[in-house]
Amino acid sequence: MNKVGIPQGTRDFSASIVEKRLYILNTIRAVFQLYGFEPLETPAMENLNTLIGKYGEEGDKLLFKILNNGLNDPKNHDKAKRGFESLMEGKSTTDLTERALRYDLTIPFARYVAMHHGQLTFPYKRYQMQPVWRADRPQKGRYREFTQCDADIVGSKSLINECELALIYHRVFTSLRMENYSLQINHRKILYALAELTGDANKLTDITVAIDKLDKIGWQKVSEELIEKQLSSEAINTIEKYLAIKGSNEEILVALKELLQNKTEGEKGIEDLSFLIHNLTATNTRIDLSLARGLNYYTGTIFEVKAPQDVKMGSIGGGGRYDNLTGLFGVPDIPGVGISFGVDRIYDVMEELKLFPNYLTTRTDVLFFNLGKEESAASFQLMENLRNEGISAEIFHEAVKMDKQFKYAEKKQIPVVAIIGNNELEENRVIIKHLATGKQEQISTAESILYLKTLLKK
RNA sequence: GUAGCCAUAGCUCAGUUGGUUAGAGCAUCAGAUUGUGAUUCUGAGGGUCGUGGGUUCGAGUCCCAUUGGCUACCCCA
Repeated sequence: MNKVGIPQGTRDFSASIVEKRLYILNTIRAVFQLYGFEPLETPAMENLNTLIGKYGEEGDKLLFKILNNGLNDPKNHDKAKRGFESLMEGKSTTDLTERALRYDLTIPFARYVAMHHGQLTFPYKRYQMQPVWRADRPQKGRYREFTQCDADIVGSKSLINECELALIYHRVFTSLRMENYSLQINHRKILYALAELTGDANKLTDITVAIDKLDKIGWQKVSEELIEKQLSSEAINTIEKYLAIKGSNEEILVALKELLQNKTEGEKGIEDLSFLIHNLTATNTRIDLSLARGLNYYTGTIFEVKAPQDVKMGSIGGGGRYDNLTGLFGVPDIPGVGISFGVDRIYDVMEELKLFPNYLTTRTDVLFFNLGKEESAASFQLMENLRNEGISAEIFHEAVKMDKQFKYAEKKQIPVVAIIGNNELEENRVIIKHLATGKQEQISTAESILYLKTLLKK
């Protein structure tokens, strides 16, 4: 019936939604700045070569690729045909597409740092809040266009950075009144040590992908998946022992030390986590050994934020440490660590938990009734004076009966109407009516500004 | 990429084993009311039932295809 539409998984945001989203974004931005991060924006599209191969095989499929221009030009025909053929063979090619929409903010950031490392002051702390695109099938909490807010620190290996980022999470979520979020942490080196312990270190990815699903599908299914990936039964036993470790953060570390003894990588990971939990006691940080995160570029601490338990929503934020992200772009030895907020999921969670304050709607303060030419001329003058004082005002667009003008004010939730008719015009006065109470008062235009300021508490 | 559910007025939906001219609430517009609304009353407009095909004397209803939406898997914020 309706032929116009928008692409699958994208959304229009009407006024009230924009206001709520801005509330989240402004909260996050303020906290980022409070912790000394500076802003960065990068283009919506990147060269395909910048993005391809950075998110694993699955990620490559989810990139939105942009068709090259000018493929119909005769001189490009050969190239286009070649490109199409390699596409049909499942190979990625720049013959047809050499650009793609960004998939996250981390890789474009690494690209930026690689390009500008000469000019940057290290450690470089940047935040970035922009949309990203993924050609995923939409469902609850999953969109094809969504906004991420990232904060990263590059050029430093210090664990202080991890602490700061965890504190940022804590401050943002408590500001948003989502105090019972949980921040789960783990360490890639621990996962690596585990893989080593099973005797099959190159199965690291298979192991992490499987155990990451533990709280979703349970050990039974996880072990089935491991069997499928051809892990030995001893290896699976070891993993079961690892996942069985429970208790307080302290207890987990003690048990881990025992399990992973003599694995130097593992010891480093345990040491790091130990430092973090001792410095983050005031936050909701919990060690979760099943946390793995799919992205391969993480090398140290990994983070994931879960929404309060009574909400069915995946992670609403995540991040981790990467030792060599810019190495992908030819600039080695710039370690970094970063976190991300999933604004759209945070929005959905807050909507479900009714956490948005009700003062968010921005509306006009005063509606002037339009009762004729000369009358509205007087209104115009007064309106400008009000606006100079920070009181927002508008006048009804035509002189129709008051009934209509009242209804407009109601619908737009304008709290006060100002009426200047014949009588008022002659006496240089105005009627100020407060709609909620129905009270009205006729006062001089000169006094009306102060009167309105009090009425509107401005 | 795979699977399940859904599609009727601007919105939320009803619509009997297939049977006359497809309904309700809300919203919109007009009037009762030429300077006072939110709470009243009266009236009006608005649908080729997502699209295309089939079965049937007859399809909103049954069958097939297709498009779109939602949900789940894979993966992920």
